[in-house]
Amino acid sequence: MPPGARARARAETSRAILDEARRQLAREGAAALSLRSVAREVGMVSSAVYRYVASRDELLTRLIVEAYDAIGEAAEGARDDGAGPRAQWRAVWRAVRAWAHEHPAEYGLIYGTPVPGYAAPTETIPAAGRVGVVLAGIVVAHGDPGAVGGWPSVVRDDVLPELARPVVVPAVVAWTQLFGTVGFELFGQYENVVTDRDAYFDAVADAAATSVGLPAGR
Amino acid sequence: MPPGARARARAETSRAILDEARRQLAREGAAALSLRSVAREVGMVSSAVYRYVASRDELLTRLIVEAYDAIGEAAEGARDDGAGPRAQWRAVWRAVRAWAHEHPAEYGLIYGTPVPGYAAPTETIPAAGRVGVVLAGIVVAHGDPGAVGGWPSVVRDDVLPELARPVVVPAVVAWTQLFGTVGFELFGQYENVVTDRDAYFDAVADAAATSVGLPAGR
DNA sequence: TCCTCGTCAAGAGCACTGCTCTCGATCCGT
DNA sequence: ACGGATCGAGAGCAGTGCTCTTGACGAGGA
Repeated sequence: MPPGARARARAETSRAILDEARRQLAREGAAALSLRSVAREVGMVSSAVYRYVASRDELLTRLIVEAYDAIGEAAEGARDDGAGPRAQWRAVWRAVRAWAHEHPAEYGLIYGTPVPGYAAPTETIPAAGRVGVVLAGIVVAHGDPGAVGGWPSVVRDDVLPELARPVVVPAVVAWTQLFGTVGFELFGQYENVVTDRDAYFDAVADAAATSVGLPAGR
Repeated sequence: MPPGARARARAETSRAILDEARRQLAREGAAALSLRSVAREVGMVSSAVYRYVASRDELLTRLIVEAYDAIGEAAEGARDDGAGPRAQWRAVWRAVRAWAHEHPAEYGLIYGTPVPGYAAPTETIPAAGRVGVVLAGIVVAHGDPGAVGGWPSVVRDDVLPELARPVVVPAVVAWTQLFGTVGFELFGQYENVVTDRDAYFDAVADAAATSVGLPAGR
């Protein structure tokens, strides 16, 4: 009998709890996520799940980390090195938007209102930057640093060090614009305002591509 | 004795409830806002406040409306018709940012994650647009419609009808950018990324001003 | 082989929440 | 002066997060 039998069982119920929690998050939203109800659904009593998660907050934190990873993975997978710079850029933007539409509650969890008194745990920090890194990768490969406007130097030197310094500020602006646009659409601010949201989004992506110095064309 | 004595008393406790609710919202966040605890603080029993608000959701809705009004008012008050176009633009952007920093929880309430199953009540819709209207007012007064890039026509015709059609899409983009940037800063995404947030914000505002066709200079 | 130790699920319980219902008291217009 | 509407209080229900204790089970050491 493998010595890790008990450890594997533990990992399995741990997964079951996380999965059920994510299901409830998607179905009812973060506010309605109840530890007791995931316990019920998973076939345990509520006190038993406390052997696996320390608190409701910790459960949410795990979901946050998983969400950051998932959206980062979606972005990384969407980039196709064989395509033209702007096609790559657009593909990544679209992938982020598509992921957000498929997982609105998770998206809200990571890019929505943070809970006060809830310091973002350190384990979320690296995961949060993955989409930005993908975007930066396209810029360093195909961007023309001479083609960007003049921006003040207001970004830390150790952020995206692979990027030429004049490009890093517009890159941060573009990164902000991506999530700002997705969030506004997802949270309903474009209701009764923007008609063709696909075309609108692509147009914003294209303008952002120009602002970071990607060449015109494909 | 004025005939409206009882009505005035009602209005007063109504105000007291709202005020206490806003205090708790600011202090503990929306998730921790409890009807029972505002009742306690206001000196009533919980069932009594149900004579004034139908539910916790309705309490939140009233706070949302008040927040939209407050941020709209801040934006309107910041515009100084005597100043130059870009100075007006910058002043409005800064006022929105300042209001958000002073009222982070309220900002999160209106521009953060919406509660699922919670349809934005109709009374919030007009209030939500006020900042956009202020921005549009500056553009119609001083913008050069010929100075904006080519954008697809993807915005409803009855939105910001005072704006020349080619300008309306970049105006929506700028509006998105304002709240996207404020939100990213407020929700901590710029932590360890942007150093001088004031300068960064002003630079974004200026770039947005250019994109909607405001003339260079003051 | 037996026996102990650590792990786990279960149950009871506490303090809290939103919300409903009923019951007196009070106020207002007729 | 009275009758109806209005209002506050209290009890109560179902649900929550979280803690503590109790009992069962399996794995490793004597």
